[in-house]
Amino acid sequence: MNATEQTTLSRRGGVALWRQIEQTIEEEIAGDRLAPGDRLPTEHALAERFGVNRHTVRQALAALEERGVVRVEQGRGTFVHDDPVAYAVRKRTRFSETIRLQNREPNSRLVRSATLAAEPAVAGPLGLKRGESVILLETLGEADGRPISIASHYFPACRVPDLIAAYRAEESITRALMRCGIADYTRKSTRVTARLPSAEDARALHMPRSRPVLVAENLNLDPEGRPIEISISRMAAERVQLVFEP
Amino acid sequence: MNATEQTTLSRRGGVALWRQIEQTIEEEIAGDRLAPGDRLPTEHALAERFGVNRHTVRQALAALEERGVVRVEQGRGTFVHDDPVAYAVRKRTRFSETIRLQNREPNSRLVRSATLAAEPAVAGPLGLKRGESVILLETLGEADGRPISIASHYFPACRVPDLIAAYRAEESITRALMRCGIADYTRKSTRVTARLPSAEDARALHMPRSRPVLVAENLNLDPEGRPIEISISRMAAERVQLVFEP
DNA sequence: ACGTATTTGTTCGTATGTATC
DNA sequence: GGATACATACGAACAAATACG
Repeated sequence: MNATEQTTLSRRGGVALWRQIEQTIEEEIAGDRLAPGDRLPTEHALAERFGVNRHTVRQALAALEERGVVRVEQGRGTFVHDDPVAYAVRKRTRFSETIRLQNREPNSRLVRSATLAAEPAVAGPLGLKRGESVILLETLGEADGRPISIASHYFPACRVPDLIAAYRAEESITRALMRCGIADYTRKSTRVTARLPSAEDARALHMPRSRPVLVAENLNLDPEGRPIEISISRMAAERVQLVFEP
Repeated sequence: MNATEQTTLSRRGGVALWRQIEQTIEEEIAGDRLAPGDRLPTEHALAERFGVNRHTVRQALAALEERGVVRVEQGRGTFVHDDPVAYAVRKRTRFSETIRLQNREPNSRLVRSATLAAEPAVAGPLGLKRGESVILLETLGEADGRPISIASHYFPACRVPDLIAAYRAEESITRALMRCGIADYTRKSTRVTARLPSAEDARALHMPRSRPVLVAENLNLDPEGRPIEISISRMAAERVQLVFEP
């Protein structure tokens, strides 16, 4: 099978041309002739190969996209959909552990750190007054080298004043908190929504601005039950599935 | 304060005009002069009111949209963002109860029902072989008259053969299942992702196709622990926040 | 920073086959 | 058979996003 070769379709079998094209491409994906992430030939090339109009190819691609088999990006091309990372959210959720459970190689790096005055949305859940100091750690998480999530982690500065230095030494939030005297932390609640990404998030996540991000707002408590962290993660929705099991 | 009146801005305060406009509009929202769902004046009217170019107004609106304060809809106008419905997902999740907890009036109606051959994505979790019969109930859920979610509920036909008739009599999935001998059901797991909506979903949810839907795939078990339902809900992400508390 | 080529997205219009009443 | 509605297929032109030198 060659991309330039013609592939003949039955015009009288009672099956629409676009259905036949849809099935042919799907079989090529199932048969590993097209791997996850691969770019399909252009619509023009496919139209030529199947001997049909570009519209007909587009209808087949739209059907495949609707079912989540491929993803179409304006100006770039059509790509075989990657398997999403199943991100399990439990009482104790740690990024690297979760990714490793999926047989993927986790990686996480700090992209920003600062000490700020708490905005109401952050101060409230953390039990602080508006304007009290919070420490922000912004991390980019990757799985197998592909960016998965950008997370802004906020901590009450009074509880962990030296957190930024600790993070630089430990390269891990869990271990940095330990160094600051917080032995453990657990998830109190998670709020999930979705929106289109900001320009920076889209760039960092290596995704177009036209596709949604999942936003998970997470409140974590220390062993005594006091709020210790609020994290707001933005994840490329196409690459992630959040899994909740009670 | 009147919409036609001029509002003067400081051109030498070291704060960009668009920032001042952004703040003025935000204060009007905070001060209840603009309520959730209200339409703002047109960009032209705002430009006149503030005595600036329309581009300057647009920059302010873009900043407000970025932060989720307003939403801009091409061809319709700019609207104050409504408060999202916090949809709590627990072990026993029932649509109307959950909405009522938010002091909103729930409403749900059947938009489609059918008996189908199970696709792999549905058959697997339900423990059926591919091609076995499943019953589909598709419901549109509203809160205070605003469409919130479209949900496709799949049931093994062998377990509840008369479910469609039961639903028509009861107008509720919980009660229809009861009538079919399933006294209760609980959530095993929920998988959450997001994408852009299909044309039909966008129409039913009364939203543009360019804005994301949250997709929650839910597996429910009967009291004996056997899979009884898989539901795939699509929710207008702007109007819903999923809340998970362990 | 800018223009150009590539690729997908949208909207016209037209023609044809198929199912239904 | 005739009328009608709907999905299918093709063609052309232009818009919009992207990649690249």
